[in-house]
Amino acid sequence: MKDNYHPSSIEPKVQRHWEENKCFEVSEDSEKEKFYCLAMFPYPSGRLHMGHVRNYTITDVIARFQKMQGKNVLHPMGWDAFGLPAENAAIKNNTAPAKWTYSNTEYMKQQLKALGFGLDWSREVTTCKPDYYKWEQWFFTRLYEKGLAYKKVSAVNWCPTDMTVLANEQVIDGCCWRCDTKVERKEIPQWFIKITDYAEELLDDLEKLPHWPEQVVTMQRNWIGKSKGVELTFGLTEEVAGVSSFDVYTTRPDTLMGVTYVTLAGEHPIALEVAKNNPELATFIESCKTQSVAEADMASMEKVGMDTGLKALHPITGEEVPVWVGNYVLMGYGTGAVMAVPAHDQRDWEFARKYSLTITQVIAPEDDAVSVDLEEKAFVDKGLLVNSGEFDGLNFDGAFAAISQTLEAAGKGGVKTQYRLRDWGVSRQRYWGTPIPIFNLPDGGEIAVPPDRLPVLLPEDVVMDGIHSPIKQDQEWKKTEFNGQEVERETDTFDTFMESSWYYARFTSANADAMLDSDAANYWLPVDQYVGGIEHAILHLLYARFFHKLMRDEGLLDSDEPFKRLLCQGMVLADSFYYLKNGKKEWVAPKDVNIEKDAKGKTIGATLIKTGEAVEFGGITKMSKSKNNGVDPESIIESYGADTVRLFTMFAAPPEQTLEWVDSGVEGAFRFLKKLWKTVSSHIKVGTPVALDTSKLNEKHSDLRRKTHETIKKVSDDFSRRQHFNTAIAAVMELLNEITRSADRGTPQGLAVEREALNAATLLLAPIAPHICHELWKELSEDGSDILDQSWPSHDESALKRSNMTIVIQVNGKMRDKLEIAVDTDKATIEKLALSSEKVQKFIADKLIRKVIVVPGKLVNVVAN
RNA sequence: GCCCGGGUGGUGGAAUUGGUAGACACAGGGGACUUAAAAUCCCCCGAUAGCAAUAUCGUGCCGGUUCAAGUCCGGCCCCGGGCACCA
Repeated sequence: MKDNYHPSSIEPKVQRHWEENKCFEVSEDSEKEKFYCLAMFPYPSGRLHMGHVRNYTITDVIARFQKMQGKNVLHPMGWDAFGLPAENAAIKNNTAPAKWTYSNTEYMKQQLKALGFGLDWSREVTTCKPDYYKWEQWFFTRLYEKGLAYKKVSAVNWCPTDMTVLANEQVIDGCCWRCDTKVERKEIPQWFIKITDYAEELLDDLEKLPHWPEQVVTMQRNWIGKSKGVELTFGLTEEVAGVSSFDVYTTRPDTLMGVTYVTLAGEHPIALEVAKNNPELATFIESCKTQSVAEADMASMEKVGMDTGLKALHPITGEEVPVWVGNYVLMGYGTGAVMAVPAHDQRDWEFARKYSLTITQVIAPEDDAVSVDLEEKAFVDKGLLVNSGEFDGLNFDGAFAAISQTLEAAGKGGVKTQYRLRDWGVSRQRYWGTPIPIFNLPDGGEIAVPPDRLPVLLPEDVVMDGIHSPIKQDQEWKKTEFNGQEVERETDTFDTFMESSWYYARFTSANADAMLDSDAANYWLPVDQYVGGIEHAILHLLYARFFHKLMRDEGLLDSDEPFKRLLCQGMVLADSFYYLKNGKKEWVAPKDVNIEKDAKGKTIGATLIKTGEAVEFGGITKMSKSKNNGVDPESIIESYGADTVRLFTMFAAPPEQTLEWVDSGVEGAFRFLKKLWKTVSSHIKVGTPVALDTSKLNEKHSDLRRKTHETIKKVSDDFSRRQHFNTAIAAVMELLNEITRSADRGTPQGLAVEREALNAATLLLAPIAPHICHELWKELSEDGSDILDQSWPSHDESALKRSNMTIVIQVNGKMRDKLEIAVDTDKATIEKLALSSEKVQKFIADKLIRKVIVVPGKLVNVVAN
């Protein structure tokens, strides 16, 4: 064994050993308990970034830990290969999206291997390949047959210059990112999947996910947004567009008597009809179109409106209220009309103040201490009804019941449960995605592409013009026939969330000539541990849960939920620096910056290494190209090895928190591995130890042995229950410190105790730093066994026993003394010892003892005044 | 704007069920070894006062509950994630 640690010579060797022996290729084995460990698969953007490294290190550590628990562990990897960036990169590099994507996957695969991740590459899935998207197309046609997929008109961002649809990301300050033209909202027919049919189940089944982070469950619950309210009908004083009434929905029917106007969406049929003879209104409706379709923009934009001149009839009083059109009401959500109660809704209040509309208070606070000032703001709390005629004095629940009953009796409404969740629009007007498997008929109808005509292949050898989708431009590609009839292929492609909604299931039967092999799927699913970024807390995870239920109902698998346990990892951040050039920030890479510190180690400034020029600190921010503060994993692996990178990423923070990349911290991780290597190599040189005999240990031996078993206990709990790997690593560091401090190599039992400690440290660290531990184990194991085949160590309860313990003595909650006492000391004696402590006496001398609280094994608190 | 998180030394973090605030590291300071440097090893390291023992203060801010609050409750400030076509 070499004296010093050289990762560059051991890591490739160990990786080759794993690859040649197919150590991570697994198959279904009913004899063994399975464990499916999955990381969110990467978008192949070119090179791995630190976020990927962190994500896959976490799953690799968990997968290797579970393998040591004796489980049959599936840990696969693939590529979320369709998406917008490929189109942009292809244009920039004058290539085709497919070519760019495939070369990226190849490069990133080598990077993943260099990091030593134990992945089953025989199951690699690439979503842009026909053998994957064929089944997605097939599945969509099944949904179509079942009536779960349908077409409807829906809004998109439209650039009138480029005559193309833009993604939200491509709209910068309301303008096209290419030509800066003001973007419009345009209604076009698109495909939707009925996720709302599953809203109730998606909500209820959140109960079945006790091992998901509470915050994700809450976010999903709020996103689905089940509400109990009342749908009611307002009549019109005259018939418009063939109707004499319209519906609204409210969750606050108790405020119904405070309605002073109603607001329609610009696209509402009534509004459009009025606009025909009202040019001013038509102009207003037209102006509503030049606004973003993003909800965040909708919520923060200025609310504007215009009176239509129409009057609506209040469903209970019959009173006339004005009908307005507002830019904040959308036709696509709900009924496209809302009732306004400015006294009790802040948005309505602001709107009413702006346009001098009536504000009528109908709710009064139940608590007299609460004051209402409608000159200042709306009163939005629930309370008791006033100015509401027969309903006066009722509280929220009473009013809800009474008003909904009155409406129902009059045939003007009733209680309705509603969801905030909207159906999933899956059409994209872009090229690099799965073609939607539909034949459009000349007369306007459509036919789902039959199974024998699947897949609808996406041509890969294309030229991008920078604006339009090549398949939309290619008249030949569109043309085809069906049953002797000329039809057109659909040129829209699927939302890429479609691919990422079922890849986890495809991994169970990646090479099957069917969407899934049900036996394999039912063996491996659900995923036992899923790990990915918190940014996917709602959309991806909700769509995947939905798809799982759709696949279940198609008879492809048995379970109800795809992911049993979820871990959301935080982002990777780094320092950022810039200097001003012509008033613009020029970001410089942290590695090019020299940081100046004062005598206490506090940062006082920074300069550019090359020129000595002063640079400004731009804060600790997410690693990104724009801030030029990304750290390339590859260069760190070259300098320190994969084990150091893995160790540092797991040590710097618990997985769900943000991680700050600090080069000196990496240095520290490397130092620890060097120290571990040196300790083992010098230990091995002393010779093979005798068998451990616990009856022959002196106090020093027992202390180290206790530390060993305490560490095993703590690390096991950190790995399995807590999933906090940083404290697990800290515990192993403490153990190694203890070994180097107190090892006794001069006696046979001393050496045996040290061997036990080093064996434990190596096994406990094996999931995190697998290469070095592979090598160390070859030396420590005596039989030359592979550490991959080793079981996770278990602690010896008898080794943990102590005869003494320290208890803390407080006076009025402040620590004043510590006592070393025998563990079996009784409560009365502890109390007596505490009170007789000199330091305690000093603080209670002139005081009266009111109470003495004894917490067994921990502390005594003397309450005196 | 709405929903969900977070805020602890010079820095990353620890304190797991309300019970010793700062484990383990990084940075910094001092020392040993060395012709020297690197590497390694040892010691110190929240603030203030003090030679020291020690005392007081201290977990974003304000208030509350409790024998005891980083942890629980109420109100605020700041930072981050998501908001349905970025993935």
